[in-house]
Amino acid sequence: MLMSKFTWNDLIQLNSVTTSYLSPLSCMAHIDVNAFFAQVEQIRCDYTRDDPVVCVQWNSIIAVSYAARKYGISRMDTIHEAMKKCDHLIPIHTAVFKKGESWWTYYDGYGSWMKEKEKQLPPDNYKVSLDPYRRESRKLFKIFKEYCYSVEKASVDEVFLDLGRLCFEDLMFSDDEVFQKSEAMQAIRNTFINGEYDLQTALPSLPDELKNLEFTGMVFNPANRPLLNDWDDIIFALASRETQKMRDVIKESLGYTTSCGIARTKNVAKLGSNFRKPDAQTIIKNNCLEDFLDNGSFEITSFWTLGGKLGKEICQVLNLPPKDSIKYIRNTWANSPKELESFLEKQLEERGGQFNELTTIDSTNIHTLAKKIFELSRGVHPVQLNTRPLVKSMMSNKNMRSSSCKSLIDCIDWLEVFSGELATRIQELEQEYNKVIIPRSATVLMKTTLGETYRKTTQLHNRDSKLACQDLLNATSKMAAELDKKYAEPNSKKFYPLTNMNLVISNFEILDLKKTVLDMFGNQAQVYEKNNDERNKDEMAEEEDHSTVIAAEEKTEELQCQKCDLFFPNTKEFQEHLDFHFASKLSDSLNGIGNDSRNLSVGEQRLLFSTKRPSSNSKRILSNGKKRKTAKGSGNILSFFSR
DNA sequence: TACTCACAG
DNA sequence: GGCTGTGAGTA
Repeated sequence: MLMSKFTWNDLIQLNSVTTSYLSPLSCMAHIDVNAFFAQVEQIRCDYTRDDPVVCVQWNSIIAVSYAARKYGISRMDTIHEAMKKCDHLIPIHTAVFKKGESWWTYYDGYGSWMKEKEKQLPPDNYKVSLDPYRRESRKLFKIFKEYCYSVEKASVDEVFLDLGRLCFEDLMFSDDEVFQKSEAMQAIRNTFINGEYDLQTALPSLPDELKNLEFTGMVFNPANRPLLNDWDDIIFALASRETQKMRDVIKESLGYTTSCGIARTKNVAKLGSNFRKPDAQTIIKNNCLEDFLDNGSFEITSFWTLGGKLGKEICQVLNLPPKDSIKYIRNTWANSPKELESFLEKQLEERGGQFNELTTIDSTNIHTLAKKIFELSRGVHPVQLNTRPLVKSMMSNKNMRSSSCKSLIDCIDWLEVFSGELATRIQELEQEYNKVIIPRSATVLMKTTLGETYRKTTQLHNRDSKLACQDLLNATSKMAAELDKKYAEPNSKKFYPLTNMNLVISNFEILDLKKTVLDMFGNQAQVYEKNNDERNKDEMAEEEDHSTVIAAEEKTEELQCQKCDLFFPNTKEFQEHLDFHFASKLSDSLNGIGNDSRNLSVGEQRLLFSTKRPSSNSKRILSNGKKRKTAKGSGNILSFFSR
């Protein structure tokens, strides 16, 4: 009997938030918003996608809408060049702070392209604000979080999604007809639910009925390879539907078009999202991986983190050809990363322990590097999603024109802007995540015309544990005055005018705004709780949500595990219990992966198998529940409390 | 901790 | 090219 390439373990590992990226069935997506800043302005100002909008900062264009690209306009053009290419161009300037003011505004109708002198926005007296884009970014991120268990915010306009768990659930629980009608699929589902699988055993081969499943978006397949051949293809097809759903919601609710790439790894997914734009998604199946990497538009330096000096150095050291470097790597070191590593070692030896110009590659990192290059060239370099902490530092910066900053008074005017910007950014973060965020240090930096930099750091002590713009201004003005006194007064000619000035706040203390049940009814004061570990904020918010959700949900559901006849009061605990079965299975028969979860505390198990359930899918598992009573409308309360 | 460099969008 | 951000390495 024909079997799949994949084992039960590969499949079930998809469901683990912490190790899904290591499964050969893993499935990642990268989504980025096309010409983000331009789209934000297009939507804000009520233009359509066909209007040639560009987003402008001083004289340069920082984002070109796809409508404007049709005229051959690129980011390199100045605004005046662009207007020559398209006479009905719609330039929109970013929001700005005015020197001496602590808030930003849009000055629509103002900009360097305006003839009237009073409608200019001279960089001397204004500072660009990117706040509007951060706000929109947060809205986007929120939507992704609603639909997907595991989301990494890669930048203001892009995210990575680990779709493993979502696809796993689709496979096991979705009502899709293709699955419902397939007896073979039902058998697999039952095997799973009843825990009658052996992790080391190969999955059955793909039932013929499933070969009707359709992808959404473009499958990269110039070589016409079989579309649905094994379970990885099924996972990718499901993934393509999931990302399409999210992208549709974003397009309909916020108005943004996005591009998406789906592949086994983050690295390839990212190349994929960039492959077809705008408003498109590209699926790079495992059996088309090398076709994709070799299609002519990529080199080894196309991969993330290899775009700079490190990539150049790798090209030199490995003697890579200028074209088809990825294929060359695959063919030259065909069998193992070890071969590549020995080659690097030899090269290193020949050059006396150090490569030419840079010192980035040395004996301490060639092992890791060799493995990485080997895997990247095959499109299988596994990288986990990175859940970033809420904030590490925050900077407000201004490059000065000659006349912008000639005295201490000017410095303080700019500090007003910086303080205002940072204070509102902190405030917005606080509101969004229900936290109190207190920066404990602030650094003021000044750069003189001669290129010297002077800085001063101070500890912040806020009496009411809230960062007010005024507090920050007070603290930083003091520092500015000290710097002025120390460096400007003795030899004033060399100090002013400044060429750059910035303010950085860091060392954040993050307090939870713990809501008790009572306080939800408005009867009890809010309580701050100190959070002194490194857990990131998403995780925290999640836990909070759960506690309220469970409380309301508890009486409404009853689920039974077929395996041990236990009943469970809610979906969360039921899922947790199923997770427990996986964990046991894992530890029984696996060497290396996973701990013995039976000995783990609930909290530790949760780390292994997150039980977070995106709201849009929250009832899905019930569609397959064996025993369940009808929910008795606690929905209103629920939706009121959760966020 | 403070500072610089590399890399990215 | 201007601007904002993170992570690695170094002292």
